[in-house]
Amino acid sequence: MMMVRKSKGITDKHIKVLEFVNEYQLRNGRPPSIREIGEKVNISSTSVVNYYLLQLEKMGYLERDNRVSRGVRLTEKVNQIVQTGNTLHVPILGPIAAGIPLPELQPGVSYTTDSEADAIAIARSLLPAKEKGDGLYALQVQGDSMIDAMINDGDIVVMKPATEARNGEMVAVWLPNNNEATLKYFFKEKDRYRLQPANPTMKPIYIKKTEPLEIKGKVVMVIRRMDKPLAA
Amino acid sequence: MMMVRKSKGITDKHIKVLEFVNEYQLRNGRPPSIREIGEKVNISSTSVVNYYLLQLEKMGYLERDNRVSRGVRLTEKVNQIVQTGNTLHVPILGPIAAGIPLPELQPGVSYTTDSEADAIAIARSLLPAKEKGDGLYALQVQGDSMIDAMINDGDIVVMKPATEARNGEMVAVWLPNNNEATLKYFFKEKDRYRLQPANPTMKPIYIKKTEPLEIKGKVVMVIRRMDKPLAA
DNA sequence: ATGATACCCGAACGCTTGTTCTGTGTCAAG
DNA sequence: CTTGACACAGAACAAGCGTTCGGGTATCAT
Repeated sequence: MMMVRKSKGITDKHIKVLEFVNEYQLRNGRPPSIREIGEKVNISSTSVVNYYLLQLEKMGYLERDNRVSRGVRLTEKVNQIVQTGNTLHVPILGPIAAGIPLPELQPGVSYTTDSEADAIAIARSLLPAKEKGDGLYALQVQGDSMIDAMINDGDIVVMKPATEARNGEMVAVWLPNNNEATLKYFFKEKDRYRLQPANPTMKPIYIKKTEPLEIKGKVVMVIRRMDKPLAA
Repeated sequence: MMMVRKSKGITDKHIKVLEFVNEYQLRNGRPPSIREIGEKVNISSTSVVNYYLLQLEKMGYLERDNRVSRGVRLTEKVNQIVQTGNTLHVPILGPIAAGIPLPELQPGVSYTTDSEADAIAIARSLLPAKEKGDGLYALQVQGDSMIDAMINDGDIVVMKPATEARNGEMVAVWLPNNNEATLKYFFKEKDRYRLQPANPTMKPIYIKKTEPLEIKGKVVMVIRRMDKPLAA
């Protein structure tokens, strides 16, 4: 019986509305009408849909153009709740360098960057195959410590959370014994792991299976922007 | 007097319509109404707008949902005429490797890939600063010849057409004397050019100003997708 | 009990919008 | 000159759509 009172904030219904608007927009290239929203969110009256839209507008999740058909527009803020558009917003969680530990991320909640400032947009079609993009995150490389992975200072590494890897996948690993983070191709051999640099002219390093090795994620993509000219 | 007869194909008016629909969609997140189109394209009758929309639909530039307000949707094909959306479609013109010459591109026409198959989508916000993205093109690296630029086999290099460069910019150059294409940071010195590899552990090569050196473009971005695992 | 608040319905009104029909002028081919 | 394709205007109609208003039912603090 009793519906749980959600006091102020956002309710399931609000999210349902946002999700549907987003989904409809994605599929049809235009926002839904009020009646279309009501139908899918199970609200039989247009006034109630309007009621929710007003609230969502006040909360900043959408903008409306008055007395214009389909005048609903999701704002950036919605990306904190559902992913919108053809572009994926991947949060940049922090730097990555040899000497500093890789960021831990709690399994469930991963997106929701407080400010959308530290995120990059990636076209969905640019992602490998059917990478749904859930939980992807990005790190910005600091310093030259990843040159053996053909990755430069300033490059952005897009990662997928993982604690295991298959042979040949590039992973971010933390080596507690060396106190070092590194990006390498991962191979499991007889009694050791082989960590192969992307640069074919460089030699692999070997880790015995008895030694600790923590896989923190798989590398999905590397992006290098040539914003500013090289100094020297 | 006489309007030039455009026989079959697309007329200026058609393009005006497509451009406006695209622009409106970009700005408002929804397609324009028929009357809004007419207003901006200088057509005073809704039936005439409808007339053009029918033609554009037949030509495959847009799809319509009948008796649905703002039921106009631009198709991929429109990207051959105007760039749409938050994503930029950059055509992949071909491979790049040390031994093969860089593709020549005629100044005006650069986009319009016949099939949209060989193009990648890049979020506009991912591009450096106010790079408008006009005339950008991409090349796919073949082989290991660009490792000194920290660029791998299979990487995608996004380029901007250019024949000159400022110091510190990474450019694609063709060295006729060596019959070689290469990606290097460009520096003009007293009586020579210094071509500096991105990999800081590698040494530059020098080209006397008397020797030929053709700058083919500036490197805007490098993208590496980790689609499939490494074989070895 | 009482009022406040949140959530919801249905209907009516009027503007917005897509659709359709009739008509006009131009231009090229027959 | 006639014919027909083409580009366009204008008006009228019906359906789509946002807005508004009057009413209803729970839940909760007072």
